[in-house]
Amino acid sequence: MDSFSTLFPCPPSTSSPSPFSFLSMVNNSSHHDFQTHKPSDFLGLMSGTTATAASMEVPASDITNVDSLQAKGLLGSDDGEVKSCGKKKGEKKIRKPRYAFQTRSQVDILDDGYRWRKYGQKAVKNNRFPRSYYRCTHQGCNVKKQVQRLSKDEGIVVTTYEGMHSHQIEKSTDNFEHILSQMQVYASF
DNA sequence: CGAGTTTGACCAGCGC
DNA sequence: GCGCTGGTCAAACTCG
Repeated sequence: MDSFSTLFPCPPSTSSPSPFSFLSMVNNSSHHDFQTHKPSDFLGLMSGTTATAASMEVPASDITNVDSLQAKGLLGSDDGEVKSCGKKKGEKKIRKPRYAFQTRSQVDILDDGYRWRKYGQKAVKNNRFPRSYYRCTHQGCNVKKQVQRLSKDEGIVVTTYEGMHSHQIEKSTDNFEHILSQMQVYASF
């Protein structure tokens, strides 16, 4: 893997249709990402996830792989013209912007209300925990996410979303909504 | 039986 | 060019 950005695009208490709709919002090509690449810039609080309290925080040492392209200008190459990770042969290499969240949790999978199907798992260099790859199972929805636990701090799970959901949330996530409502985000620009 | 998971193989990009 | 690595595919498998 080469990159991800860490951000929180907007407070979760808006009129969004679903707790995670901000994941979609941020994907509007405008890229209003509240991206940060320093741990101290980003600090959110969550509590009461499915398993334990979770807190968002970004240990710099493990998040250094901030996308160079994004680092150079907050998702500078706006048109999604991101290299690597192309599709199959011949097709243009277009990658959607990705958004990574770090959560402190005992469980790898955050219940964000969408249904995901795992399609791969890979051992990652310099990390004793494997990375899992998930795709949204909703028909026509092409959202992917990667879940990886940090080897330096196995209490931290990094979830990277790619793409935007083209549908409503699929199951009740009052729980998660509650969590989001308690989030605090500190971002500098 | 359908939906989801596991896992090895495959492919493409990148650095040397 | 070659090897390494990340990302995806797909067949086999598990589970409800």
